[in-house]
Amino acid sequence: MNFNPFFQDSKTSARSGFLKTAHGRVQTPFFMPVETKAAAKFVSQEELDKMGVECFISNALLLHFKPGLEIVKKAGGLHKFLNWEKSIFTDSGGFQVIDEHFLLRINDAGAEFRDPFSGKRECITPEKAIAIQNSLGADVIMCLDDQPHFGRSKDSIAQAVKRTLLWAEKCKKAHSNKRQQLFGICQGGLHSDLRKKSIEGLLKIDFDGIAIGGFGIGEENAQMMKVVEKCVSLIPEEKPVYLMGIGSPKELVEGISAGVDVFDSCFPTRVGRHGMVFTRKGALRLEKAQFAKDFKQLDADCDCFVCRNYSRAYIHHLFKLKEPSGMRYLSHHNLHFLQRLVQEARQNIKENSFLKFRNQFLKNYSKKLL
RNA sequence: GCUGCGAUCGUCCAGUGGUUAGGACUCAAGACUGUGGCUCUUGAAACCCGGGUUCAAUUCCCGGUCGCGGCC
Repeated sequence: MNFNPFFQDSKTSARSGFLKTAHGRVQTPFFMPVETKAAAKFVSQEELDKMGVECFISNALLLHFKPGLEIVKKAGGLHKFLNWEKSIFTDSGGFQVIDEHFLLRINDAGAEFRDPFSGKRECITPEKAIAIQNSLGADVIMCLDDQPHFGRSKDSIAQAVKRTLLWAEKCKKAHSNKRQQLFGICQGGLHSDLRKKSIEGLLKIDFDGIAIGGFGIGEENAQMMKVVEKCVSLIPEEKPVYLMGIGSPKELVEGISAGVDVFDSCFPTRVGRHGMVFTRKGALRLEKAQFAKDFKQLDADCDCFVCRNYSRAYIHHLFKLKEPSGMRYLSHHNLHFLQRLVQEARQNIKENSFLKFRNQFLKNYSKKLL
């Protein structure tokens, strides 16, 4: 059994256990930092390891473009190439379907992308997406999916659900590296009936885990959570549930409460690079003048090396002068913050006090600035 | 003392005889979610002073003040 959520909170759908991969156990629920191009921007692998990260996600399509499969293979696989002994997920490139910079066109056969480095066109079929990921050697790989833009008509989303299922079947058939787990991806936007159809189709094909895709692209938070709850209720408890692309502090706590086991998002590092810092009382924009003489640490409860060494005023100053170390410090802190948050969530699930923990967190966490 | 050049948002620069005077940076507010890394959106903010020409001057002319340079 690869997944065992042996602690179940009695008052919510939150659960905790582990996901077993070829590179060890990852405690669930967990949040994966994003290493699209085999690097977390401004944060080293060593730092991730030290803050307790047990798994991150990289992007197979981008690595296929550069440095290319040959080089990763020569290095001895993705783990060896970037020097990480714990678990790795790869995404198929499905998310790049909504990026007009990459996507040229899409039909049932696959998605045609432009390689940004060579300028060449390349059609990524479901089979090819799997072959690329089989070759890279991550522990968990993702099906190629068709992600509709936010705000599309229900018909258009239904078509994406259909195509994603068609591709899921092809991915399952093509998957040949049995050391890797393969997750299917559910689409359907905010439509519960489409989500149901999508999940039922995936369950028939039988994947190692089910991902909820298509969120974090503009929909309202409360609506998303409703649909997530609905999705979780349709997935058998022995399947890990992965909410793709989601990663604000509030969404993590709410997602865990809804029964999600796995998250990933570039949100904490991107907003960190733009001067936003997570605290237990809410997110702050550190560039504001009010922080110029604020010599407190970023978050009163945080023990990361940034909080232990540098004040808000100092990092405010770094941002004002556009010193890159400001981006580095906030990227580190925000990732550390989320790791601590999910660690505490796991602990509270084990002690069956998750509901209290969740409510306390949501009460303290306000989007309003301090 | 003489002479040349210049004077426009907080800063650096455009520009114009006719009330939307433009940009960059700064400042202010917001955004960011399966990552193209100093990002994106929005907002605030200025024609040195006095006179003259003109229907109309930030713009042209004269003088003043200030700044920079040259000459004595």
